[in-house]
Amino acid sequence: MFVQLNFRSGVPVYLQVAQQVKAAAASGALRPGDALPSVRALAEELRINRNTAAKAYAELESEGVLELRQGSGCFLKANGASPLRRAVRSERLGAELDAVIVQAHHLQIGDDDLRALLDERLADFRGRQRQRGQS
Amino acid sequence: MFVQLNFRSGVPVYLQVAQQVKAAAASGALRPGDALPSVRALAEELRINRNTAAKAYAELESEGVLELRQGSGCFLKANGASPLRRAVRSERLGAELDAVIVQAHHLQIGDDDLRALLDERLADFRGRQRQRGQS
Amino acid sequence: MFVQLNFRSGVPVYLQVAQQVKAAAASGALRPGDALPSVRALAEELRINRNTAAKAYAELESEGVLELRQGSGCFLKANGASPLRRAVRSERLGAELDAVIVQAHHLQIGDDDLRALLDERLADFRGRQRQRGQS
Amino acid sequence: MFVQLNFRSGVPVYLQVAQQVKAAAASGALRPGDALPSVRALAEELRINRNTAAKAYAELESEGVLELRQGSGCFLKANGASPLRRAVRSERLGAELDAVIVQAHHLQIGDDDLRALLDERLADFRGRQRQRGQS
DNA sequence: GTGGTCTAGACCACC
DNA sequence: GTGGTCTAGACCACG
Repeated sequence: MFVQLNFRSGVPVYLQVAQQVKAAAASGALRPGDALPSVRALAEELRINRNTAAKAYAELESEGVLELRQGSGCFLKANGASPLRRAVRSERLGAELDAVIVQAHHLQIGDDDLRALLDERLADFRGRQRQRGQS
Repeated sequence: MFVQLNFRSGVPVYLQVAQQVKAAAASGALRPGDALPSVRALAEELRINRNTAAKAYAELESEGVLELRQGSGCFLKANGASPLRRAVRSERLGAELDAVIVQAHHLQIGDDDLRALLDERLADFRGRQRQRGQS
Repeated sequence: MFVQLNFRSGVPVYLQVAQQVKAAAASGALRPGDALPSVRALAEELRINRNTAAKAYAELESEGVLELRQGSGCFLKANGASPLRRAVRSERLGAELDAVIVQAHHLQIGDDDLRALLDERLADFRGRQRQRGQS
Repeated sequence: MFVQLNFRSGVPVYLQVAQQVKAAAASGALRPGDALPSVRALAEELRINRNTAAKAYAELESEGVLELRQGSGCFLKANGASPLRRAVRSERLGAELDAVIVQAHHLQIGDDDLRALLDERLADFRGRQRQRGQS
């Protein structure tokens, strides 16, 4: 579990944790059924409060990424069909893309360069996935 | 001034404003001496409380990014540093794109759909820009 | 606002507050539209944390007893039709009655005495309501 | 042993058990020297964890209400005080009835319906008692 | 040992 | 001034 926190960014810590656990799950570093660190272990590792770790996991559970079981721990769920309708999912992702576009504007990165950057990062992501799949 | 706010991200609004102004200044999109909207105008434009807009400017002033001159308005200060190199800017944006890619994975949106969504949102953005007659 | 808290009973403080505010509203001591003490004022008066007071009010808002308005305060709602179906409401009340019945058993108070006690307390309640209605 | 638990009240389960045993002892329903179920039996009867049942008994033992004798079981101690007077017991129950009346008001359940609901629940309670062959 | 809840303090956005 | 949220600590129920 590699989670890097930025306490000065203003982004709630529990969301940073949730986001990065999600990334680890997506990249294939974690597989369905795998046990994740317990709330206590995660809190200790990241030096955050147990409640903050618990909130991160609760967030992920509500998104269907993992499952919390009383007394036994925390397990990754299969990336099954999202309960949300496709239009809702697109809209949600679109909102995140808008933020990226604004940032690109501020950083003076043109549309074509942005598209190229996306392609590059997608290739990297798929590459990492394949790598995990072999190990 | 293109500032786009996300009220659900958990990031304080005043920080979102400050961060985007800083990004624009760092990339050279805004240059030393450029005038920024007044607190009042900014609040109206972004539909936020004047207190919040004032707090964003206060944050930027305390960091030496801009200067508030009584009666004449708000101007970007020379920050000494040269604009960020292209590679640095790409890297910053790439980190945000990675987050989007992860989210797309969990929302089960494929690479081509993601690219199409980006194109769509880029078109929307350019359309909004033209409407407002800003660069 | 007369609220009496018992910190040793094990009943969460925020529920005790909610229950007693509800009782005040029901008895007619408070009327629809009336302003209630602000979260801060209530917290100070009862010497509890502001969050605890806020949680009590949030609980009451979710039950439709009062309304919280950003920046202006907290107001009693009309005791309009409950959104719950009648069977649900009966069941909810029945659960509370069961607790009373068990307590009566433990205190060795017979069924008829329990019924008489209910009649007595109902008469008191209606009496208080009429009194408030006149003032 | 009639103990009825409410898992949604927020009152710790071990306290609910302890409080009801104390109420029964205070009213004379349980007498000094009476045997109580073992921790194991109590846990099974109430469908709670043995730890929780043990904690309830530990609480009662620390208050001097009962005595755990290794190997022979659990017995009520003489508490010195005479059983509560009838008026005191009625007053205790009355406070709980008041809460029910308030709840009935908010759930818009009339006095007669409330009385009918009490009769119904009393009948259920007596039925369950007969089934279990206890007093 | 596991996760869940209640109380608390600090900070944010809004009027 | 108002209510809302995030982080924290302590305690509870359960395996």
